[in-house]
Formats: sequence, C-alpha cells, structure tokens
Amino acid sequence: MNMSIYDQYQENKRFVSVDCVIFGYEQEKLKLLVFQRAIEPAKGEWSLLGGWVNANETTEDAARRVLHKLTGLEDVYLEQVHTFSDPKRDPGGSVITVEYYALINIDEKASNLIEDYGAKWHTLEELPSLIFDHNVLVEKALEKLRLRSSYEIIGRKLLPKKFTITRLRNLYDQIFQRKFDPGNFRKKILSLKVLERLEEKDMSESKKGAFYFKFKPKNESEFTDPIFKRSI
Amino acid sequence: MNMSIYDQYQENKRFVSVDCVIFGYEQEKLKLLVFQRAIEPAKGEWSLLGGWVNANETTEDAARRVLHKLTGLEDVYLEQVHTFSDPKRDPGGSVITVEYYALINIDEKASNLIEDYGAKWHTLEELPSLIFDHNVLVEKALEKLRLRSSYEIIGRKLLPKKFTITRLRNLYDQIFQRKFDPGNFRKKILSLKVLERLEEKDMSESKKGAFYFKFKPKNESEFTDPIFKRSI
DNA sequence: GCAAAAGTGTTGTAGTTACACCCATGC
DNA sequence: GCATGGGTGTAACTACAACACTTTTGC
Repeated sequence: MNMSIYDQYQENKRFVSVDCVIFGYEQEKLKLLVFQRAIEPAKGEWSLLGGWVNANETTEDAARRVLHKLTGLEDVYLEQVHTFSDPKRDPGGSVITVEYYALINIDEKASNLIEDYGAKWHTLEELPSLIFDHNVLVEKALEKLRLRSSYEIIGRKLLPKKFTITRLRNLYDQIFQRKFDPGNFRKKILSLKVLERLEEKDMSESKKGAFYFKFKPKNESEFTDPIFKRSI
Repeated sequence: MNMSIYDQYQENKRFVSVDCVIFGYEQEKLKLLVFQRAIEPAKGEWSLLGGWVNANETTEDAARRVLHKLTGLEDVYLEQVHTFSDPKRDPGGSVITVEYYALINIDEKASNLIEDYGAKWHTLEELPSLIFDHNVLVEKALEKLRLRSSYEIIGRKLLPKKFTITRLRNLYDQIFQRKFDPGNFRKKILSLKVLERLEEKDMSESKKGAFYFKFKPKNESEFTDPIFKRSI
C-alpha cells in the first residue's frame, strides 16, 4: 500500500473526511447547498457535501474534488474553517472531518448537475436539521465567512461579473444578518477602490437606474487591517 | 479493532497527528517551547511538540495528553489553529496534522519535566530552523494568537496570578511586535473592567511602585467585538 | 533635587453613524 | 407630479494616537 516509515503505528490510522458548507447568492438571499446523504448511516437525510480524503491529496484537494464532481465548477473560493474530531460525532464510526466553506455563483451552469445529486439550495432561515454536527459546522462557517467579509470585500465568487452596489450591500446584509445604511455602505466600499464602475446601468430595480460595477483584478496583500474598523 | 460501518473504506485511513505551538512568557519575552524529535525521520532536530491522535479521543484531547506528558500541566489554554495535509509535508509518510497553540505560565513547576525531554524555550527572534513545515505552523499560530489577543485580553494563562499593567503591556508588545503607548494602553485595559486592582505594589521595577492587578473571574460571552477597533 | 517609572489629562483626528436631502425617471 | 430607489452631503460621536504633565520615592 502506501510506504511509510510510520507503518509500525498502523493502528493509529484514522478515517478523515472533508465537509463543505457551500454558500451561494440568489434572489437577494444568501443560500446554502445541502443534499441527501447517499451512504449509511443516516442515508437520505440532509447533510453537507462530504467525502473521504485520499492519501495522496490535501484536504483542500479533496474538497475541490467533491465540489467539482457535484457542480462541475473548477474555480471555487475555499477557506478552511475548523477540524472536528469527537469520536462520537458520526454514529457510523470515529471520523475526523476537516471543514471548508465554498463560495459559488448560483447562476452558473452548475444547477443541472446539482439537481442530479438530489441537492437543494436553502436560505439560512429555512435550513433543515442536518445530520451529526453539521448544523454546528454551518454556524462555524458563517462566523468564518463574517470574519473574512470584514477583512476584504467578499463577492468576487458569489456575485455575477457585473452587479450594482445595492446588490453587494444586500449580500452584506445577508451575511451579517443586519441592514447596512445604503449611503454609508456605498461610500465605504467605493473608498476602498476595489470596484470599477461600468457605463452600463441596471434599470430593473429602479426608475433612475443603478450603475453596474465589477471587481478590479485582485491586488495581492490588500487589506491586512479590517475594512470596518468599528463594530461591523 | 475499532468497529465501524465504514470498514469497507479502510484503504482511506490516514495518519493523523497534532502539533502544539507552546507559548510562554518569561523575563519580558514571549517564548516558544521547541524540542528535539525522538523518532525518525529527522530524529534529534528541533521540532514542535507532536503526537498521534488515537481513535477514541478528539484532537484537542490528544494535544492535552502530549502537553500533560511533557509539562505535567492540566489546565492549559488551547486553541485550534489550522490543519495541514500536504502528503509531502512529512518525508516519513503522508501525515495530516492538526495544529494547536498553547499558552502556559513558564514559572510553574513544569520546568524540570520539560528539561528531561530535551526541550528548550526560545524567544521568537532566536527561534531555530524547525523540521518539515513547522516554521510555517509557528507563523500561523502567531497570527491566530494576535487575532485572539485583539478580541480579548490574553494573559490569564501566560501571566502569574498578580501582575502589573506594565507587565501586561509588555506581553502585548511582544505578541504584536510593537510598542504600545503606556498611557493609552493602561486606559484601554482598565476601561474593559476585566482586571481588579490589588492593594499590594510591585516595588522592584520603579521607585514609586506599581499596583498589582489580577483577572476578575471570566465572564462568558464578553467581548464579541474587537477590543481595539482601530488598527492594532 | 533629580531620575525614572507610574499614572492622569488634553487635544486632534479618522472612521463611523444617523439622517437630511437632491436626482432621475417610469408610471 | 409623485413615488422610488440611486446617490451625495453633513453634523455629531467615538475610539484612538500623540504627547504633555503630575506623582512618588530611592538614591
């Protein structure tokens, strides 16, 4: 099998899985992709997307592999959240799981594939009860997403190529579960100079119309300080 | 062995270890405990404290177990940092490691035990080159410690029972590798109302003498916002 | 009395909140 | 002409940095 000078410790080997909390944004709502578990135990119940970690890959590779299989998407934003290891967390056996969250743009081709796997988008409010500790994982992913969103403008992967400031603000309203002041949010975001205004307007939401914006190419090492210095 | 309905996936089982970045504070310096590796590969080289994760324990249990064996301490502050899983990170074989950092008070009885294991405290500046990716782990632990320290007053486990504000400030200077203004730091810390002033003074550092403080009993759910709202 | 750390007070400013107000246009 | 979201302006407030200043006491 796999050569290792640790082979004398074989009895210490463990089952290791990844679980993905998949966030998407659609119709002004932050949504979460959950699906019906294909194997026992708890087969058929709602669960996060998961899979085993192979010996020749990283946990992030494994997360990308299962995400690609489910959605067909290659270029997904992934962030490691936490590792859960309670031997009793999975009644089927002692499994250590490494949690990631993923951000994907719902409107992409993914949809058909997703449905083939019996997966379904849920808003945060309508999220069903999930197996094992998966509801805890969702909370933890949300915390991490909030932390990330307060250090950089999230949305490159969640929003379509062009979007209005109102749409971005709405995304932040969803992530932080509060209402940001439209004027203040606009000024703050524009002051960061990460967005570029297009000439085109979105006329569907208002009579005046709202300019579309797009993200400028990502600048490495931007924002080491929090964007919102006071209680966001 | 261990019963599991996942036994059909045996070939997916993995070596899982924990690694601990152990911080201590002594003589106005933040220090890090590293020690000489007892097993091949890289036997004898400097490394973080690590150990295998058994099937019937959590990774945190494992971290506490190895820490207790090394230091004799029971009540250590531990925080999970990150999980590293590059199959090539350990030349001895593919090992996934879950990283924790620990905060301990150096002045405790621990010292003798520690020396028996060939361990040694190093300041951040004098830290030797460590095996594998352990220097990366140290950086990551420092980042996490800084994040934590900006959300709550760290020091309960790093400082002795009674300490002066100057000593606490010095710890923060060490953690963030910068100088905090003595006056501003004092006002900020005292405004948080987590310290209680004792009547006793420390006369060793100044002629005037500085009041000792101690931590009040910990209040759950204190500080959900950052302590330092602006660039710390 | 003076050095040196402990501790207090004061001023200026950046980042933010709250909210008033104008703008453009489809109906 | 007016309702509606888009967008701008402004005053008040807060947390903080910078730094001057006072206190205490051993020498």
